[in-house]
Amino acid sequence: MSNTKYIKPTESELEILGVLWQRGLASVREVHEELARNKDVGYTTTLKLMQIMNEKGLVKRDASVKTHIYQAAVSKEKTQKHLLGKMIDGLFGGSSTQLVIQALGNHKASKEELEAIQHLLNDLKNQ
Amino acid sequence: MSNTKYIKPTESELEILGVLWQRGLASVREVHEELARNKDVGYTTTLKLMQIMNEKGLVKRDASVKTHIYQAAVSKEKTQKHLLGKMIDGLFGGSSTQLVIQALGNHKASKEELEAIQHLLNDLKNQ
DNA sequence: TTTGTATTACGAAACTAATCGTATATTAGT
DNA sequence: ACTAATATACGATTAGTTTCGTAATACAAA
Repeated sequence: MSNTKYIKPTESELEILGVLWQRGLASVREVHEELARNKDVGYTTTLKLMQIMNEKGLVKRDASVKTHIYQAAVSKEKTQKHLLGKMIDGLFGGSSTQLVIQALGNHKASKEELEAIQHLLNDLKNQ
Repeated sequence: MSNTKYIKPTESELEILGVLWQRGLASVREVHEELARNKDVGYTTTLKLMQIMNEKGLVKRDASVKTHIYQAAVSKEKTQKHLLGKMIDGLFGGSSTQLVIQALGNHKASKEELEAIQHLLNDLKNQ
């Protein structure tokens, strides 16, 4: 039995996870300064959020040194998959195709990207 | 100038919008009974939510009859587009392609659906 | 008209998320 | 050892969401 029930990160928590996924290891200050580039937020706010995330199990930390070092405890791919699945079920009637059509129709993609998707589609069809 | 700043529906509000998008017009009771099929919730809870949604402008209602008749005031497509865009930017580094790959990789799609997407891709490439 | 039923309106409680101020602790430099 | 700088811990506040009980209202049936 799996002891890991999925915990849905909040919006702010996702921003922090984004930084950790990118950097691997990071202190609160490092994460905070990354966030502060895009929005106005206090240091202790970031700290508190990361502490909460630690309790929830969204991040892990090494507290053996003065400046705790954090890392993500949930994978980017699993999180993407989970939230995407929720959106497909809740907003697109369970049809990933509908979502894909919306995504491709609205957001621009380069020719190379489009071809990469076509290859993926071919693989999926022949299987 | 557009007077319509986007209002992000909450999770519960999205469920209600889903029913309204499907049915077009519906009373609180009709919406509620649809929701109650999938989760345990009281009638006045649904009512209150729909009243709040009315204040926010997410739904409209005809209050000229005893049983108010509601309809969605925001379009399904616009809402999908908005939330999808947010997810692409926040979780997929702005790459719709990454999202598409995840979506197609994890959720099964029929051969017909895959072909429909391929046609869309061809259209996008030749343009 | 009276009674019963369904509906809306209102208010408050419970919960969650996000914020930050202040206190405390740790470390490095003098 | 003292001071300054930096970190963590903690508590409180605010705002928003979800919940539902109760009251008021409208309507229909007896």
